[in-house]
Amino acid sequence: MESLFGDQDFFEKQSGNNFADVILPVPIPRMFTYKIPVAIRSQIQIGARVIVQFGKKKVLTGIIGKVHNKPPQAYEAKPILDVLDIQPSVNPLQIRFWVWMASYYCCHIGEVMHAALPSGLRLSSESKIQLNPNFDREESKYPLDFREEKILEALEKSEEITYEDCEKILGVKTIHPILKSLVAKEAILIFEKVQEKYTPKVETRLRLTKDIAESKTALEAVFEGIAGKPKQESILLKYLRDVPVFQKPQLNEKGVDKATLLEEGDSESSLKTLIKNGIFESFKLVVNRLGEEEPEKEASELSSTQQAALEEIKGHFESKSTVLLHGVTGSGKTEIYIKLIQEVLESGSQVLMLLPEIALTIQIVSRLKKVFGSQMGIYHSKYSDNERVEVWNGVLCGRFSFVVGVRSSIFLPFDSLGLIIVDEEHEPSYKQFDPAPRFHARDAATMLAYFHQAKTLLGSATPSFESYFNANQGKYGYVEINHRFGDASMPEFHLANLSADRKKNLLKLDSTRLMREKIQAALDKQEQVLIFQNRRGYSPYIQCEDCGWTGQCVQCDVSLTYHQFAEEMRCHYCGYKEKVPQSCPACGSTQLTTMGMGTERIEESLSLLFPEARMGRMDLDTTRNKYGYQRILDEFGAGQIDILVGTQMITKGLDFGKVTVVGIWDGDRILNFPDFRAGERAYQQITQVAGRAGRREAKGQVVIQSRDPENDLYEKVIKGDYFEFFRQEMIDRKKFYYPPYVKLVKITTRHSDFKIAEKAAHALHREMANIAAKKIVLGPEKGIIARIKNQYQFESLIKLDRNGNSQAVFKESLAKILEDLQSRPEFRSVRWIVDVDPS
DNA sequence: AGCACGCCGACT
DNA sequence: GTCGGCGTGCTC
Repeated sequence: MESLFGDQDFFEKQSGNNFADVILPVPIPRMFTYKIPVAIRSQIQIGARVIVQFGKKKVLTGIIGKVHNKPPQAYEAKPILDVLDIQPSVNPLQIRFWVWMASYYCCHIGEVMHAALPSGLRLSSESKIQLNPNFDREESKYPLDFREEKILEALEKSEEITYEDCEKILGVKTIHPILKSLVAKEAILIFEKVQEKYTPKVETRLRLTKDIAESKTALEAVFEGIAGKPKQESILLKYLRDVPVFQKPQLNEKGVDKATLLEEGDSESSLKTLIKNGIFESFKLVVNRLGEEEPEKEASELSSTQQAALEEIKGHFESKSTVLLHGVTGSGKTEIYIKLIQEVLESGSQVLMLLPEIALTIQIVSRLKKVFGSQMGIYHSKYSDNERVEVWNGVLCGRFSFVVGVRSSIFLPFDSLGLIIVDEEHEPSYKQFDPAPRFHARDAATMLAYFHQAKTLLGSATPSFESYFNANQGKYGYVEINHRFGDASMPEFHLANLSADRKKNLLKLDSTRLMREKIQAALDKQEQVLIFQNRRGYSPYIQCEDCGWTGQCVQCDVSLTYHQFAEEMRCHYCGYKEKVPQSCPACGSTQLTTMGMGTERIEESLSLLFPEARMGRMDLDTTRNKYGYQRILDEFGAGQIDILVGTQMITKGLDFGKVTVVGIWDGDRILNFPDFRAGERAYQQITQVAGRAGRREAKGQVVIQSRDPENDLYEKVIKGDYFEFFRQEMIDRKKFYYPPYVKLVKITTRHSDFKIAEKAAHALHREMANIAAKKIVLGPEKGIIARIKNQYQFESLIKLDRNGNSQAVFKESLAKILEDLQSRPEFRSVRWIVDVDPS
């Protein structure tokens, strides 16, 4: 693989170079060398988008990664067909970042490009069909069959048609042979048409014609002219209400969007008449999809605690590039961020702020928008491709100097970052696990900051062990705030004993007496309740009471999850679904019951226990569409929901003073997860959920239901002594070689044949054991799920020394090993998936 | 990843 | 006989 990293001539503008190494969005571990035609040599720059032919017919958009003068030995390089950018879409810093990411996360640079570049910036190529100009129907020596005739007829009508058109014309799916035969008969030509995918948004706008807008008498005359035509009159009046043409003539210049002007009841024909009579004129305007908003510039004052924390952070930045801000929920971290962002922006640098996906739709964004207005870009995962391109270009041209976004916003084309903030840095959703690159946005962000010589601020109420460890080691600066803002008090914890209540027969629909009492008390005072249930490994399923049958996925070794609202059983791994059967497929019994306790079941139980309460539910099912999440939040905020049941999502961004009780339905479920991070996650989750209780005047109550209330993790959470918890957990982490003491690399071996998968996994194990380094190789073991999508899988775990250099050496050897194994005929169709720092 | 080429089953 | 299934090999 051609290495760009550390290559000295990399940034230099090259003049006499004949070849370019192009990054293409394909999962092949190398760049591709193309010839630079003399005609476009002056336009070739690192990071520019180019069009190249790849394979026999494919035309792809690539990025220039490197230019040089070494002709490839083994093949003839194809020419670059075109350069798309005058100013490169990608800057050299980004390419360094891509190269780093590919090597650190053991993936191909093309995969990084695929993740980084919005697909709207890639051109799409579509095969088009055209009549061959040299073809003469009469003189053709070859007879045409009726299908071929039909295609030619269509081509005589319109100049070019697509494959899809052909399929429609003939009503057949397989048109390729027909077209092939037509090409052979020299009747048609097939060519690739390349099109830019991004289309700017164009609005049709209307304004008064100049003569009328500039003269009151002209306008009066118009009114007289349309007297007795109420529809035209109403449109004109509405326009004048929105646009004071005489006070602010420049507003008439901009006009009004047609859709806004024509509301319900207004007829388009009246408007047409107005245009025809020269009163209105219509014109097209390119607008941006993201909307404009001017900042309100509220001057927010920091409390003395916040001010002190800010000074401390800045102090650490003098000597350290990364600072961990450990501030309890409600300590006002956002205000500190805002001050810091303002300062960096004023110094002329750019700022990136990362948020976990589910936190992005909420208050914090509108809060920031109010302060930063149109210089702030938002990069959301639910954005359409056109919207992504607009944010990308906004950063590129300097319109956005500050971006708030999800993990993929680390790929935006910043050229002078001064600060990256990673809020809720402990959130596991910062790690991407499928597809490659399987990067962690927090870790990648610190690397990105390093390339920019920028600072990184990690914020959390419950830091990840990795970050906390780094802070303890003095690698990161550490700033702690342990007061809630405005003296809101910390919540009061209660442990409700499930086993004891069951013995005493106090358990009703899986709720303890204490839980019911606390909920009832809140309802009596018209306060709100949040109930949390962990989703991971805790989904409801259908079981036969007579024979114990459960629905299994046909492609994966897992039980199907029951989804009540659709009466379906679904596989969470491959998406397979089937209707719930009427009777047991194994024994015919009709006694099928729901097992497990999903949010749906809890909601149902609670509405039986508290029939007068208004219930709401927030989970994947209810928030699947773009606005579902916001709608539930709005309803809850407006007090239209008394009890909200939900998964992880409810721990984010709910800041409503009326929540006084938070219930954790099954605390044990959070604790007993078979993972070395279980304790850490449990502490984080419980603390985060509890933080939603009583954020204003009333003291919050947190009820945790558990079969094992004696477990000392609860005690630690309740005490809130993070350091002590950390210290004890770390003893085990050290003893059993787990992060942050070591680095983990997980390799999954997959094949549809169990035997081959097993053999391949063992072969890999042997090879890895052979390479000398300070490391431990575990496995291979059958995956926790032995089969996914009909692929059997084995997992190996490698524990590496924290030392960065030996890691890099290992990863390089690993790449060689995998390439070698892959080339053996027996393992040709085996898939290997490398996950660095798995979550 | 696509996409072509190539060699075996079920249909007009 | 053909259509069309997906194994496997290649992409500068």
